[in-house]
Amino acid sequence: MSMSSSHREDSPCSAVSTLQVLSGKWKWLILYHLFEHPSLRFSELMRRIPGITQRVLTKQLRELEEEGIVERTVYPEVPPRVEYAITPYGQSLRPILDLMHAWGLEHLRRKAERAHQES
Amino acid sequence: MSMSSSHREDSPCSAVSTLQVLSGKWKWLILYHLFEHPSLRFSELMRRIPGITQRVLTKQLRELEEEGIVERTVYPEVPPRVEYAITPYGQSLRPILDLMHAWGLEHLRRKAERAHQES
DNA sequence: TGCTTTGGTATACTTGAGGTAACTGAGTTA
DNA sequence: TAACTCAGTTACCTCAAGTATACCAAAGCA
Repeated sequence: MSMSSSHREDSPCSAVSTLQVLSGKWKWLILYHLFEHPSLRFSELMRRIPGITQRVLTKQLRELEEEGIVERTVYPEVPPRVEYAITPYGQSLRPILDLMHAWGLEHLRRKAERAHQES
Repeated sequence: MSMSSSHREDSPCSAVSTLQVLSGKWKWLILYHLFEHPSLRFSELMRRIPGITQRVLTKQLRELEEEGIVERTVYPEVPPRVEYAITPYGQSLRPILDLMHAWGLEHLRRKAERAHQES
């Protein structure tokens, strides 16, 4: 559990594998919404993520599914119903998202401050 | 400090701004090395990051500098010496990198396990 | 005299993630 | 009989990110 020392030995940087798994313009945003709601339909995700297209949403969800981060459930109805949910494994990403969220807020605040001082 | 509740109000997801700042194939890897060493020269970074080219390393460093994450110091010598170091502000990214590192390790372990079961 | 080192810049090329738009199919509704 | 719904698929296009290569200046070395 002693991270600060063991951290640097497993070369070169496993964080990169995290970023590879989560690489994709919308993946963190998708996770963000799935963390809030136990499950969401495809169309609900579309509505909550303005700007994303069907093609891309499908692709990112499939990739997240393949990594075991998101679970896809198809209900054989008409019209079709498909629900997406975070897996327990995907839940383990939450602390990272929380930290990034906090850092992002602070960063935006800082930038606003700098812009304010220039005027 | 109560994150879990306040977290979801500042729409839509500030974590995205974090990822924008750190977008770039090599930035986290650059930070990784700068966290280990108080300062590194340009050529030392090149050597530690196999595969990166001069042009790209320059660009990523400039962007990190512009965001106040990395500090650039030029020594007017010949041959030129330029050193890069993490700023105190950049240090605040370390907890994120550490979490990502831990998650990445676990993810790789998981993948190896899955591959093993298939054989 | 020419070769090497450092920390770049300039120019041209490549690639793939993401965007656009149209289409599908089964059943319910108007 | 047409229109609408949902959850996609297919074919095509764009453009920023990254790559490859050549070039630079000044000093030191051989």
